[in-house]
Parts: sequence; structure tokens; C-alpha cells
Amino acid sequence: MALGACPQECALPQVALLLLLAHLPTLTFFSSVKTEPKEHIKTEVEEPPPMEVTVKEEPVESEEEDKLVISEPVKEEPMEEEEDEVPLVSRARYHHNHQQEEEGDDDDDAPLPKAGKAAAAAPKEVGSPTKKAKKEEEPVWKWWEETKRDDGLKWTFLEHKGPLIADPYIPLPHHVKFYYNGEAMQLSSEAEEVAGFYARMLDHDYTSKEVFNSNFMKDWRKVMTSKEKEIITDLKKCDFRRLHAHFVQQNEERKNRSKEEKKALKEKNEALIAEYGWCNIDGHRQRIGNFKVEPPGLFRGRGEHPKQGMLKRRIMPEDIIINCSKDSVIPKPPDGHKWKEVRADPSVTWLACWVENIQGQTKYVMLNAASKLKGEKDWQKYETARRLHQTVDKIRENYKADFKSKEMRIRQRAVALYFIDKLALRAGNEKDEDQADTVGCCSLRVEHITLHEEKDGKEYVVSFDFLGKDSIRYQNEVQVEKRVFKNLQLFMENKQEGDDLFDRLNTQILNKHLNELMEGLTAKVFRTYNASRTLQEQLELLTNDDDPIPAKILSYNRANRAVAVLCNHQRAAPKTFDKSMANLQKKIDDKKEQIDEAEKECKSLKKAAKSGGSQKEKMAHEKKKKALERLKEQLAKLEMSATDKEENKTIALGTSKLNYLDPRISVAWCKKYGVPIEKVYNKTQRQKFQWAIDMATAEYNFMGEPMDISRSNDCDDGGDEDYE
DNA sequence: CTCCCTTATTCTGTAATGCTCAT
DNA sequence: CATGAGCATTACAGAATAAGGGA
Repeated sequence: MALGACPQECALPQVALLLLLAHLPTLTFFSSVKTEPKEHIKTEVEEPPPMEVTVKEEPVESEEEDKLVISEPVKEEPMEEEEDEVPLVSRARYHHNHQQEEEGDDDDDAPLPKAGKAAAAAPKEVGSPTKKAKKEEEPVWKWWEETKRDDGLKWTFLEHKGPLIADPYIPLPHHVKFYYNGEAMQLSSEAEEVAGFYARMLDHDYTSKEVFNSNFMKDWRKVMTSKEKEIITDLKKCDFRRLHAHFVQQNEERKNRSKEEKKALKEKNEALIAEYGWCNIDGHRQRIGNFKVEPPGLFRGRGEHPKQGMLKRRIMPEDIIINCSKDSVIPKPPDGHKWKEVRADPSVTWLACWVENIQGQTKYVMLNAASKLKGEKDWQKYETARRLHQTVDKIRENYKADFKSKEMRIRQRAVALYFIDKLALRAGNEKDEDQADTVGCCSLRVEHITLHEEKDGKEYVVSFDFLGKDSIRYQNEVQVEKRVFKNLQLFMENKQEGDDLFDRLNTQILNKHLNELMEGLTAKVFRTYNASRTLQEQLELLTNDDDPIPAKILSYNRANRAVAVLCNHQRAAPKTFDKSMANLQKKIDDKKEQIDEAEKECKSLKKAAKSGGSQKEKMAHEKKKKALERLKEQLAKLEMSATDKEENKTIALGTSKLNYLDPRISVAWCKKYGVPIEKVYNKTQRQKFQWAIDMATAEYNFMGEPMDISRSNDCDDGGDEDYE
């Protein structure tokens, strides 16, 4: 049963199987406890479609909102334009200067030149109609109802304030001293700043690593004055403890700030966001993802990174390239500074970039996940995955046939693809020497797998053990087809540790082949496809229609978890895991005790009610019964979260939720089972997946007919339920 | 009910990867 | 084919914030 999670016979690593199997009984147990309170039954049975209930339940923002609500429930009518539209920074300018724009730009709200029928019909940007806090929600731009532009350009108009540069260094107070060889030493500002970076990390593992320390020392010495360089030669003689203590104290003080201070700080921060956090793209205001330039610091590579500890230098305006329209207000560099360059390249999505000094890579400032540019791409990604579904059977046949090919390179390609499909491995590009030694499928080396003709009663078992992205360990034992096994033996013949398993293959070759099988197909599409498919299948399998909401959510999380396991999304067990688990357990025990007690009381009341039979006594009994039910429900919820927590100990759900699971599957599930969307997506997630929440109905099927995104919403299930 | 502290969740930061295109 | 630039996506850790729970 749990095997249903796997794309094919047994894709899930063993852990997953164990987890799912081990907990299925629990699940059944819960689903059979019929103690739902009346309201629950109602929500599910009664008229108003669940969705409506949901909308009402939208958690209210906070204090301010309360005030407003008190004053008067604002009427439903969508308040037109005026206020809601404020945010467009320089609309006037935009229209003014925007002559190269084609015709159809007469509507204030549809600045996109090619907006077709969809845009015309679309209710323009609708703000939050009811609640009207002064910090109003940004009006939603339903870009998904517009026709996608097909010229490959990302924008016509782009205006922004440029990135926010890190504050200059402020030297430490004089009493905070660095000691060398037991003696206080006043460092130059430059050397002190870098010393501070190290001091901050004093109680981190990094500072106990040799590579980190030697890289640090080397770079630190580069910023020292010649005198300092002469003196400071040995890290072991450096004493950063005063600096460290200073920073700790600073943190402490920050935490203990008064309410007023905190509020002021928050406002200041919001002002910064208001100024730098937004851009105007084709007449719409959209949030920028990372508008702050990365401040200087010590490079923290993951795993055994050869460059860990190196100094990440301060980025100055002179390093930064700005990208924006010619006719926009060009961002102003800080006083006395210049940008490296200002260009207007509408073929890319970034607003600014610079080259980072550790790896020589370019870093970009881009829009945030809720933006059209990102959302459209995301949507497209899932449509590609759905197209794969249409042809995946053929592709599988195809690579299975290739297991027998006369050509080694074809066989290797086939086996690699088999792994990518079955195990959701990453493509595995080659890497440079100066990066951490991690691999993906194509870059697997012979030492990363072990072949077992037989293991634990199974034939042809391959065990994997390697470090993948972010140096996360991948360990798995998989039973494979005999042909795959024999091929692997062949590939490994006459090879030794360090040799590539697939020596006639790399990602370009593989992707080129894939592209011939299906337009737009690359190795990573399989990951997306198998992840999303697994979610949908697991949801179907695990959800019980008549479960109360918490049980449904547990099912959802389990389905999500199956995907996370498939994709090997791990996390370090939270430091306080055991403790908090024990706490939870105690709560559960307490609750059980309460229930025991309540049960006893209930029984005696029942007796009293029956024999004596006064109205009062009956009432008392009824009351107790209800209380008891409530308690039981609370207990079920607690136990639910306990299993959920336990199962989640070292598994991270976020990554798959955010990057691999077609959000329409989740939206459809919520609609189908009357689960409020907030139970599955938090606020930012709802923003990111607005397009899906808006477009998917309960009938959405990931494995159904893909949509043609470029021609927009003229197929599929034209859902129009508003559901925020 | 408020306050304070602890724990859980969300958000931010930025590293690490995938993939295409030009040379 | 090999290599590297360019840019976009995916990834986890840690900081920040919110929520829970006891006094």
C-alpha cells in the first residue's frame, strides 16, 4: 500500500516505507474515533460549500484590524480604484514616458499591451474588499488571466530604487579589545571588522575546522596594516572573546528593547521596504525578493567546502549593475558613488547584479516568489511536468529497451535515467575542484554505490551512499531490475574509487536526449513530476472523507512527507526535539487523565439523571458529556500532532511544498475535503500560490490534460471561486 | 486578563544546483 | 565535444516573529 507512493515499484527509500507502514494503523485508529463535535459534521454536510466557510475563517491580522472591525463591518462592495490603487509608484510617469507602447493602453488597470480578452474580462485587481486596515493588502494582479507574452522578453517597463547597500562599518567602542598573545591590541578599522566576523562565530562549529581557520587567517591578514600583519601571525594566539562577549551582549540588549523601541525599529524597517522593496514592472507594483545587497562576512560553505572561512568582501555601488527601463526613474547611487553600469535589458528578470568574490559568481536582485515573473515560470514548470505524464510510459519503455543497447553510452544513459525517474535523483552536473565534493546522478562515482546480488531476502539490491546538494547525505537501498544490476556491474568493471560510474555520460548528453523525447524535457522535470504525482496519489490514498479536519491534515502532511522522503529533503533534528517531544507526551498523559476523570463523573451523573431524573440533573449530564467529547477531541488532536512531529523529526517538508508540488493539487484537495487553505499554506505561501488558489477547482487533476500556458485559461476547469 | 517566558512557525539570507548558450 | 558565462531555481540554517501556556 505504502508503495503507492513510489513512481514505480519501490521508489521510496526504506525509511519512508517504514514510516508509512508503521503509522498506518495509527491512522486507521484515528479515523475510526467518531467523536467529532457537531460543528464539524455541520461544515461538511450542510449547504454552504466548504470554501465559504474557509473565507470567513481567514485569520484576522491583528490589533489594528480589531479596532476597525468594531467601528463597523465594512460592506461587501469592492471598493473601486481610488485607494486600492495607490501603490503604483509612478504611474503618471509611466504613462507619460511610455510612448513606444502599443495601442490598447487606455485602461488604467491593464497596462500590459497585449492583454487579450482575458484581461478585459478579468475583474481588475481586487484588493481586500472587507477589511480595510491602514496597511492594506496589495491589490492582487491576476496575471494568470492575461495572455502570456511570447516574445521572450520579461518586461517592457521596469522601475526600481536600486538595491539597499550595507551600512558602513562602525568601529567598536574602545573598551572592547582584541588580545593577541595575552596583550590588548587596537586593530585598524578594517582588521577589526573582519576580526568581528570571526568573533561572532566563536561558538559555531566552523571555527573548529582547520580549513575554515586557515582560509580566514589568510584573508584576514590581507586587510591588516603591515604592522598588524607583522604581529598577528598565529590564530591560536588570537583572543576574540571580548569581542564575542560584546556581540552577545548587544544581542541581549536588542532582545530586551522596550516596546517603543521595537515599534520604532519595525517602522523604520517597513519604511525601508516601502522605499526599496518594490518595483514597478509594466505598471504593476511588485515586491522584490532580495533588495538588500549581501553584507560582508565570512563565507559559510556547506559541508567540506574548500573555501569556507574566506572573506566575503563588501559590495560597493561601483560593483553593481542596475537593470531598468531607459524611460524609468533611474535609481540614484548613494552620495559620492556611482553604479558600475546602468543597462536596460528586458530579456532578463534581474534588477541588479554584482560579482561575488569567493566563487566569482554573479548575484542577482530579483522579484519575490509572488510576482508574476516567478509565478508564471512556476506554473509553466508544472505544465511541463504534466506533459511528461502524457509520454512517460513511452519514455520508460524506451529506456528499458536501451538497457540492452549495444552501445555503452546508451546503456549508461538508460540506467542513469532509470535512477532519475525511480529515485528522483538530481541530474548531477560536473563540479570544480574548489567546491564541496557532492554528486548527483550523472556524477556518481563507483564508491557511491554497492551492489548486492542478494540482500535481506531481496535480489539485485543497490545501496547508495553519497553526499548530494548541500552535502546532504543520500542513503538508500533499492531493489532494481536484473538488467540494471548487470549493467551496473558492467559499468564498474575495471574501475576504482574515484572513477565515474557513468563515464560516457554527462548532464548535457542526457538532457539533449531528453529534449528529443519531449520538448522542454530535462532531468529535473522528472523530480517535479514524480514529486507532484506522489502527492496526488498519496492524498487519494490517505484521505478519509469522514475524518475530522485535524486527521485530514495529518494525512496531508503524510502525503507531503512521502514526497520529502522521495526527494531526500532532510533537516537536522531540532536541537530541542527530545525535550519538546517529552513535553507533548506529558500533555497527552495529562489529557488522558482528565478524560478518565471526566468519564467517571459523567457516568455518575448519568446514573443520577436516569434514576432521579430531575431536569437539572439531566442538563448536568448532557453538559458533562459534551465536555468529555471536547476533551477527547483535544486528545486526538494532541496525539495527531505527536505522530506528525515524530515522523517529521529529520524530514523537511518546506522544500517540496515550495518547489516540487503543483499547488493546484493541494488547492483541489482542500476544496474537495473542505479543509481551509490556511491549514496547508501559510500567508506567504498563499501569496506565492495565488494563481493556483484562484484557478484550481476540486476537480483539478495533475495527471490530466496539460494546459497551454501561452494561450492562457481557455481550457481545464475554469474555476472562479474566489478563495483567498 | 495580562505578562512573561518558552516553543513553534515563518521569514530571510545566501549557498548550491541545473540548464542554456556562446565560444 | 569541452568549457565557462549567465541566469534562474532549489536548498538548508539561523534569525525573527508569533503563538502557546503558565503564573
